[in-house]
Amino acid sequence: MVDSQSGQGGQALLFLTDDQLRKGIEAMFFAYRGFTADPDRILEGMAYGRAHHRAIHFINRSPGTTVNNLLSILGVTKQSLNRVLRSLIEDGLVESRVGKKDKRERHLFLTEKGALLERELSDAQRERMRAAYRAAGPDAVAGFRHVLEAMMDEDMRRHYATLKDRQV
Amino acid sequence: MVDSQSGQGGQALLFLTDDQLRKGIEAMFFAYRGFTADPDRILEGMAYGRAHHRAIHFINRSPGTTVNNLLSILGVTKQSLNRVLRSLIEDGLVESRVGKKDKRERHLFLTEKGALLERELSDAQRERMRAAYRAAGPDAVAGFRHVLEAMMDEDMRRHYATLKDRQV
DNA sequence: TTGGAATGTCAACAAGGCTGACTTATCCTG
DNA sequence: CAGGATAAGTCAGCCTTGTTGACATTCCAA
Repeated sequence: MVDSQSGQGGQALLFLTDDQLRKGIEAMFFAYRGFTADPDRILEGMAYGRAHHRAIHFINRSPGTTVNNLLSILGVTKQSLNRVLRSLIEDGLVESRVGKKDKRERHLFLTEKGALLERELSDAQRERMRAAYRAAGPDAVAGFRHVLEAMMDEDMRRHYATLKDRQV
Repeated sequence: MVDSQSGQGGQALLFLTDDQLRKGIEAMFFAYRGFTADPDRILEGMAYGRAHHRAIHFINRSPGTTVNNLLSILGVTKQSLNRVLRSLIEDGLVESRVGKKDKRERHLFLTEKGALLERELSDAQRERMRAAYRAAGPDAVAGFRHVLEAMMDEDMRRHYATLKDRQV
């Protein structure tokens, strides 16, 4: 627990008060709703949901990724992912190729049709992000990213860093 | 679409490139997992979930709030909220009092038992937030909040602002 | 050649969203 | 004061997305 009186920091630590932290928590909650709202709207009525969006996003980011790798990025069970993947493959949005080196592995790729939906979803999500970035300015954006990175679990930070600097 | 060559901003708009936006999107995704991880862990095996946490949080923030108000903050249907609220009331974590002015309304309060759980959950969540804030520093935190606020839907921003400056 | 890893699949279940229809109680307005 | 609007609660049924557990197949590697 932290309050504004205690500690050796005094004024300098005011940003760590419970009240400040609570505002951050509520900001995360409300902002995440906005963050997912646009793709959700596009997907509703398409028989797809947020889980499909996530799979499509990360397959696009890492074409040829294996099911196991995707599993650890998404943090769900293989049964859960499989259900989503199956419908995407059946509908021709994702292609699953047997591994050349290790034939047990399946490598996942977006088809043209899949890439088209990916584009639609990410355009919508980026548009909101862009508006927020523009409104807040470059210094705020740097801080935003810095706090988010510090909030991640170690595993997720690893995945994030691996993806971070890879151009698509 | 934005790339680093176009527009009249040149270097100054580098933070608005698709690549930068994509990093922000992935940061939100991975960070939100961390954000919810600790309360989720506490709740698992308690017959409660994230929905209960949210209800408890906002009842604590606005003691005496009505069901309708909570509904609009949480953005779910009354049937969905009712299921959660019912179990919390049955288990003695939340008290529902008939309105004095308007007897149709129910005013919601945490009981001692409810406040205890709220404390446990928010302590855990604040702890992670505090570590992230401390690691990132006050300027980053200001930027973090600024970007999140800009990312919210109008309705949510209104709710956020209403709660923002109220001390508990 | 056998153990274990990677994948896929079946079944069953739960949380937490949703819609639609309906009741009850209360309030407000014409 | 009658009738419509509002707040809340409830029932039934559906969907998505998560979970476990069990099991088959394939195939690499020690």
